[in-house]
Amino acid sequence: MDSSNNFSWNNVDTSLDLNTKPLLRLNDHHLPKKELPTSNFSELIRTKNFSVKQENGALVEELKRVSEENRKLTEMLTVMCENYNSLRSQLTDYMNKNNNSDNNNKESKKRKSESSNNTNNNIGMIVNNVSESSSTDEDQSCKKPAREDTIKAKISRVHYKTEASDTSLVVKDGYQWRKYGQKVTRDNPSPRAYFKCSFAPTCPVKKKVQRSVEDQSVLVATYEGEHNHPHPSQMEANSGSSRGAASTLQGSVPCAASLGSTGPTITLDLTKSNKAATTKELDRDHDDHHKVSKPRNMDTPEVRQFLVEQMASSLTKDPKFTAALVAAISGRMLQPNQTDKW
DNA sequence: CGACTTTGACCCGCGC
DNA sequence: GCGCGGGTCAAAGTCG
Repeated sequence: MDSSNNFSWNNVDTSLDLNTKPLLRLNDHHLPKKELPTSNFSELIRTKNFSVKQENGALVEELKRVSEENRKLTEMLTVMCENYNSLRSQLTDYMNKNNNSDNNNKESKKRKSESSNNTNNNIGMIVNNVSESSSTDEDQSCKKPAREDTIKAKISRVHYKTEASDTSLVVKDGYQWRKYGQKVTRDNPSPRAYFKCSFAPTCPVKKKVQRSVEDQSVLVATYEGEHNHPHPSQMEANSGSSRGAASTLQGSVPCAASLGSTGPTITLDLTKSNKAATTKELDRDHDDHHKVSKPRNMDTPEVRQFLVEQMASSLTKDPKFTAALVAAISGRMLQPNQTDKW
């Protein structure tokens, strides 16, 4: 991979460092009244007044803190969006460079692949411009190399991180797929699912999805061929659909955030539509070989704005986040004596 | 009822 | 030639 393209999602600090514990620390007045100095009534009144003033001051202070935290969150979201856009532009540049170099080498590589009948399981596959291959992996064609359509096909591999308990082999990448087969292969106990693009009847793109041997929570999707139609969501956007911006983003934004060091981990999944809890991530390990298939226009302010809104919405919709919030608040309200724990 | 998924059967290439 | 393994087909089942 291009050395300039050293951006990695690993480098993105996605820790929101949120304080899921209730923020209020103004609650000394919640302590049992017996702890108050109540030697006489006037003193009690003075104490009460003082306590109310204290509370007001503390409320203002907390409001400031919350506002500040809100501002930080917004900044972080912005930074993440910028990082993502930066990554995208680098990827686009790299792919454009590849286009040129591959065009130059196309003929020779094709010759080589034909002559060697693809004993090399990768070089022979990298015929198309934006293609990518996985260097050492198992399946990829070495056993079945010589079909012309396969040779000409663009191969790309994308790793999707999912929850380990999620047994489905469904990858939400925005395209419409029709499953036409499933096999258990020898080198991987997990079944491999075969999909065809069903968005356009003539679209030749196929996709294989299989869990990684090393990490069962990682789905490895291998795409073959090039879509001969625009991305479905792009078509929606172009047709002026009100959900256009949202759809354009579907399956595009990898994002994960965790709440503080001691808080619950929350995974933001901007790739999922409704139920599929998959967090898509670009695989960064195998020598930067992996790329997403097609760049889309993500740089418009509307899209970025939507990103921010989507992330905020994901936070509030995430049941874990809600549960943590509810637990924190209820714990605070129901157990006033435990304030010192926070 | 149509679209989609499941799954066993079949096809084909490769190695022995 | 035969067996193995990956890929595909297609009938049956499922679901909305």
